[in-house]
Order: sequence, then structure tokens, then C-alpha cells
Amino acid sequence: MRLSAWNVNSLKIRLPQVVDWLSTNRPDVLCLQETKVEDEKFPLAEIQAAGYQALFSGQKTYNGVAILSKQQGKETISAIPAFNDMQKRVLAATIDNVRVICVYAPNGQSVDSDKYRYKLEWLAAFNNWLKDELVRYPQLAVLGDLNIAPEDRDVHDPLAWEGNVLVSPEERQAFRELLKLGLKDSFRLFEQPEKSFSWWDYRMSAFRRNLGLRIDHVLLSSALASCCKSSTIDTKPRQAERPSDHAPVLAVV
DNA sequence: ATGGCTTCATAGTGAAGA
Repeated sequence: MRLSAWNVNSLKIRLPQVVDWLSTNRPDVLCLQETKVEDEKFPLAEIQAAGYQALFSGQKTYNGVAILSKQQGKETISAIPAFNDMQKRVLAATIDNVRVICVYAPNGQSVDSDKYRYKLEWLAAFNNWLKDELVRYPQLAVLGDLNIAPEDRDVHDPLAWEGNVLVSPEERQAFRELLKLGLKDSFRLFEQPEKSFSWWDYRMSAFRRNLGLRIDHVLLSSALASCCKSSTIDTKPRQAERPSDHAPVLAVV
């Protein structure tokens, strides 16, 4: 089963690239983040024409998540239970007996901002919810933009980023708390090239110079991790005209 | 260089992303 995730930074702008990527890679599941489109305006017909079902939870301008899949998802949840949040950042569904959690974690802006506090509270609530999900669904995958570079090797210049949002000790601790639930960072189950990243700033020719961060992840429960065959980052779409600033991530289980 | 690009909501610029 091919499980993937991509922060598309506007599905409206990126739709042709998403359809193209689906036809090239034929994943069973593609989790989208930052769709930035209200549900009434979701491009369902175009996705169906590409041979995929879609679940979506969106809002205008910001955030928004969707799960595209060959098989129809069931048992859908579109908010973290017991966490009051207006922002559309999670979508869970059961597809082919695998629990798929599509996630767009808050950015945090800067470590001294209210948004950073919101990010840490959000990550704690997300963790709590996953505990319950893992009890119900042993075969579980968390896919998406967690907005955390878990280790220094996931950062092009750890010194320059030290203490910054996305790499701060509190955020990295929150990432480790996810691993403590029994989830595995699928990318690190395999030998990987040095300086592997999933996001590059639009500015400063950051992609050409590979000045990036690895903040998009596929986390797998132990039942899925034990049968994981590969976990990769596809940098090809980042080279396209008008690319998303994020690359798709893909794991085969 | 506290910006650099890109998107969205706007009809001038400003917010937000990471």
C-alpha cells in the first residue's frame, strides 16, 4: 500500500500538479495540507476524474486538509475530540483497514508568540487523541506537515536555526512524545541521503542550494512499520513551475 | 539584510507561512 502526503500550499493553484503526481505515482492514499479551499469549492470532479475518492475539511485562506484515496474512506473524524479549534488541521479515515491521520500542525510563527503556545497546546491535544486512535486501530499512519524538524540532521544549518520555531526543544519534545506512543518515523527506518529535506523557502534560491528542513513526515504504528518497504521524499514537484514550497513524502507498507 | 517569495483577500497593501 502506497501512503503519501503533500502540503500543496493552495489546492486551487496546485491542482494540475496534484493530478499529475497522482497519475505518475498512483498512491493508494494522498493526504493534502494547506488546501486553503472551502468544502463547497473543493475540486471534487477533477479529483474523481483522476480516479480518486476525496474527503476534505477546509476553510477559506488558511489551513485545510484532504484525503484522496482509491478506496472510499470510512469512520471519518475532522477535528480533535475535546479540543476546541476553529482551524481545519486534521482529518482521519479508515482506508483498506489502515487508519489514516492527515495532519497539518500549526506553524508557531516565533517562540515568543501566542501562536507558539497554541502550537504546543495543539500538539499535546493531538497526542492525546492519537493515544485513543492507536487503541482502536493498531494499523495506523500519521501523514502530513508536523511543522517540526525532529533532529539537527533534518536542518540545513542547525546553528542558524537554533532556538527557532520548527526546531525548538519544546517542539522536538512534542515530536518525541509522538514516537513514545509507539509511532515510528518511517523515513529513519531506512538509510537516507544526507541533507534530505521536505521544505525549502521560496526566497534566496533555497531549493537550488538545498537550504531546507524536513518537517513533513509519515509516522507508522509498529504494526505498519514492521512491514514498511520504503519511505522517501519526492523532490521532483519542487522543481516545477510555480511549485509548492513542500515536497510530497511517500511510504510503502 | 527581521527581508528575501508566494498565496489569499483585496483593489492598497498586509498577513501568514516556515
